[in-house]
Amino acid sequence: MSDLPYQSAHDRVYRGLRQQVMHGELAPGHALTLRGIGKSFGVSMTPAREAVRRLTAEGALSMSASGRVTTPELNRDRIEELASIRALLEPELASRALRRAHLALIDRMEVINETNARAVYRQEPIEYIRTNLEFHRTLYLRAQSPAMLGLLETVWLQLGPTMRALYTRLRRTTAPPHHRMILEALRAGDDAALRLALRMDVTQGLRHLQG
Amino acid sequence: MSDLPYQSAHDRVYRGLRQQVMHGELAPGHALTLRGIGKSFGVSMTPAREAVRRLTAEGALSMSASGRVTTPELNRDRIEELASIRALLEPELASRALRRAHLALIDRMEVINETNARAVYRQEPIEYIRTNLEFHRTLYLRAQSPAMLGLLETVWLQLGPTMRALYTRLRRTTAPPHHRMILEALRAGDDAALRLALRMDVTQGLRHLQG
DNA sequence: CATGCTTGAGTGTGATCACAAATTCCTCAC
DNA sequence: GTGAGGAATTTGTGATCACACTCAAGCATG
Repeated sequence: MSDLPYQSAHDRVYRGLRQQVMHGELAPGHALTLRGIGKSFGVSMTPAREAVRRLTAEGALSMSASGRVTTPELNRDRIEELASIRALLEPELASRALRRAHLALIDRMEVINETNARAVYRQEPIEYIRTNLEFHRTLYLRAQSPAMLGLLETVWLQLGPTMRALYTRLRRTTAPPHHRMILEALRAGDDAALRLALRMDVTQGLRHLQG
Repeated sequence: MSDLPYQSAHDRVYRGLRQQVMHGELAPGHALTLRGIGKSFGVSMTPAREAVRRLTAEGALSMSASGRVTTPELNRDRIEELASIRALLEPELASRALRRAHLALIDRMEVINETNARAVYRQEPIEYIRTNLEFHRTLYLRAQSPAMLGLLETVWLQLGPTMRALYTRLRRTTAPPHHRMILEALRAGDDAALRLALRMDVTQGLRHLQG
């Protein structure tokens, strides 16, 4: 008997799709079908439909009036709104994590940040997005605020395909400059500096997008 | 042919359940069954299941390991966290709505507030919750920030059953005191006062809960 | 050559069913 | 009266199916 946590078919499909969307593996506007999803996960339409409904509710996918499922194509206003939500939630989460952030955590974030920098150098957008989110999530998990982190993750989900499009478009060659600021503020225990660093980190990536 | 907006079976069930939860029509811990939901909405299990999955993802319902569906029973920590999320989002939404809040809007809010006060006087918790949320939503709709309002509504959803329990328990007899402050700040165009009024309004209801 | 229509494949929706797991309820022993 | 054990009912899960609708290609018509 296996000790692996059992997960239902619906859950496997949900998690799989969710990761693909959040990590930017799917371009904006990418079309999906229930039968196709079912086939690729080895399940019938029923669990595929449930996973899609759930992801649609979270804004990770969008449905046309006829029920066709695609990855969302966000307009400029929506992107800016989502960015400002990040700018609201992430400094708060970081601040809550600050008092609990001991050295081992900061070291782990440092390692993740190096992997992230490597992904930038190698021009691997998916890996870049993945490690960038992991850098942030590692910190926020310490905030002990599951509801707030949950909300933030749905924001990340909605931005997934757009981030992929942005990062493949502008082919950046330098690592996120504010990660160092975040790490230093954490080491110094400086709440104000930490909040500022996060607001800047969150805002800067989306600053040079054209309408 | 009818011009009424067609809504799928899944959508009718989702909206119906969502309203019941958000307005506090269901006590915390209330159990639901897919077949029961289906019967009460006149549909089969399939759309009922999709609606439940979606509401579960939004935190409006919780599922046991065996798949049993109940209304969530929040502990004190979770309630406080959700309240602090409200305290973060609602002043921001109000502030964004401020510049667009013309007199007709404030008058509408005034009317809603009177209905709300009547519900307090008559000791009708569901009607109280409903009109209270309507008061806030009427304002926030003017913020033109659909994503942020969407996040906030999932927070309201999660708090629905708890609010019902709180308001039936403490049988309040006075209308929410800060609604007047909100209206006055709107009339004065005073951003700082508006933000403060909202933070207080959001926090006060949940202040005297015992662990 | 352009335009409108038809046809066909493809797609989402909702109902139903078989099955396994869980829960409930009753019975019986102590 | 009380608790344990087992049977019967209830419940969620996932597969399958019929159906209606959508969309695009191809044809015929102007």
